[in-house]
Amino acid sequence: MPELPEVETVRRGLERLVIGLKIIQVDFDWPKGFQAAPNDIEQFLIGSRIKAVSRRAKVLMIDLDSDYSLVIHLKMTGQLVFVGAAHSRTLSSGASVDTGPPERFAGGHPNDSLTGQLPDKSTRAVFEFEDGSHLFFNDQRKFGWIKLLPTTEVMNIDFMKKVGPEPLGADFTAERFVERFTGRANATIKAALLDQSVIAGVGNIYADEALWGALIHPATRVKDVPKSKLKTLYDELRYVLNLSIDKGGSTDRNYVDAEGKKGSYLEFARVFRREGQDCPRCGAIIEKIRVAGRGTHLCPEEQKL
DNA sequence: CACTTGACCTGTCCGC
DNA sequence: TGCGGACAGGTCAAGT
Repeated sequence: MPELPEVETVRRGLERLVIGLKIIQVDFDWPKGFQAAPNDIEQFLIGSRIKAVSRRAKVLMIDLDSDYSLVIHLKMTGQLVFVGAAHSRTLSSGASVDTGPPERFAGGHPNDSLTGQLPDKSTRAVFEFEDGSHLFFNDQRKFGWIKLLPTTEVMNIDFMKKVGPEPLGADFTAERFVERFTGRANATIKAALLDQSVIAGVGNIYADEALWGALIHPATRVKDVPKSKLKTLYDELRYVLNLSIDKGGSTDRNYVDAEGKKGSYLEFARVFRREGQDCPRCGAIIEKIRVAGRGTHLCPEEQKL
């Protein structure tokens, strides 16, 4: 999925595009992907206006003036793409280009007749606004979800109760970062970084990139990483997350922002998806191995166990 | 509890 | 060109 920088990029786009818009209709066909009591949809979603868009870890929250919120997780292949009523209806990146709208969403959507447009066969939900614009929730693999909840309940869902601190938070110091690994001595450092209850928002791309920056082999046990190296890892992690936000995130295959645009971080990536290429620091050939059940990229000369 | 593995899905790519 | 298997950015539940 979208990791922290991608979700943050989507959040910023939505904040610019949908605040104040009034929802007049919602259409969805994947019950697991859209969880809401039927009465809540009629009472608290339809007719409400969007008040704010926030993010916690990799979860987006769209707050409504009905005091309900849409809580959204994009997981691996989710997209939230806004298509305005007045301007071009073409997705600028060409992402999600597909075979045209499925039957279930047929019925006069303004994009229906155009190619490379939404809805497409990955579309799981469509929100329609009063001004004729639309927000599409697309998710090829159907891992993602949207929940409609009272705003006061959002922080009570299981994920929110256990998720760790935001790595880019103003009060998140190197010391706090080091403390977060307490009790995880026997886990590999990569598994610990990916564990959302340790640190929020880190996924496979930025774990590999940060570990390369800190010269740590991803399979190193936490107890074998010196505190000084953990502090370096803290710096490297914040560096790659900030850089990626600056570049609009990473697009490997599916990810696009709220306007359908790809992110360019992978042009700047040092190891992720660069197996077989030269390490930009030492020239050794980047390897791809498996750690914590995930594809893992590293420099075999500089990141040793 | 800490830690690992399989499951959830669809699509694509790679080797035979 | 077809087919099986591995793999893909995330998280849970269930296992050891």
